Amino acid sequence: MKISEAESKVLEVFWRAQGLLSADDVVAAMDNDRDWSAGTIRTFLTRLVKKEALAATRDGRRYLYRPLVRREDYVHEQSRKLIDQLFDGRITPFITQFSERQDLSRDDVKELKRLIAKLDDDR
Amino acid sequence: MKISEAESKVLEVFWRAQGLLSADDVVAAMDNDRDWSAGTIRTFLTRLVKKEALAATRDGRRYLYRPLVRREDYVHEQSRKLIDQLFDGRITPFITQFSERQDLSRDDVKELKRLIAKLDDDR
DNA sequence: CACGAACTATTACAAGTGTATTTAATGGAC
DNA sequence: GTCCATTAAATACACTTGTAATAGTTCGTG
Repeated sequence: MKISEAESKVLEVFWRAQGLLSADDVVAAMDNDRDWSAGTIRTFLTRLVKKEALAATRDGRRYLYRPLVRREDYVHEQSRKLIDQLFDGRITPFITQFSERQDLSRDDVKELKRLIAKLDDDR
Repeated sequence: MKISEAESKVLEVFWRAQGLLSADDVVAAMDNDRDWSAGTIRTFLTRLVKKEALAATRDGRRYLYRPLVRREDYVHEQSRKLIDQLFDGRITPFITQFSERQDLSRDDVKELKRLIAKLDDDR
């Protein structure tokens, strides 16, 4: 089931906060940045449950929610989709593009070098 | 203006085919893979014009369309968005994730190495 | 046990998307 | 000049998304 952008922001709260959260917890956690009303956030919770991205267990008069999708999986799926759709499934052109646009920081390059070196060792 | 996934498939036709295309050309070009009716494709063309992603110039009783957005720009925008939303703006974790999932081919690694080497020279 | 507060569930609604169909316009063939 | 075949424009419609508001339920308190 497809997860919308707003819904994924809600999921992020769960991924950050490891453990069960009540609707109020989520509202509290999102209070700072996002400007959604409590009602809106509850809507997203319900939709995420329907989409089986969250599980809800009753706790007295309220529910406690817990994520059913792992961030790694979600993130990987999104990444794969982008790479497949826009780069014909190849990673390097993705990077090349950033470098061509001078959109790689010095740090990015340093990190990449380190990563590649390590990759080499692993195989 | 946001371009939907289906619309971007139509844009791909233009990016591949360099030059002006009639609605029929687009329909013909999409005939093989996508299973959209000619009507549907025409709808996408109209919407893309409204979104100013395509320009339409009359040619007798029909229109010829030409892209107003460059593939590089679209692709970069999508990529940036993903990197910012899911990887806190950093490229390396994006790659790391693929490597951790054994989702990098031997070729990917080879290409990456070459790229990194070249990057080093450029700066 | 009745009431109010705290939650949940249901409903709303406009904009965008995917997928067309119907209607209107127009240019070429007779 | 009229009619047909093209082509474009307008309209349709259900589903999703963002953004709630309202109605219904349930627990704890007096």
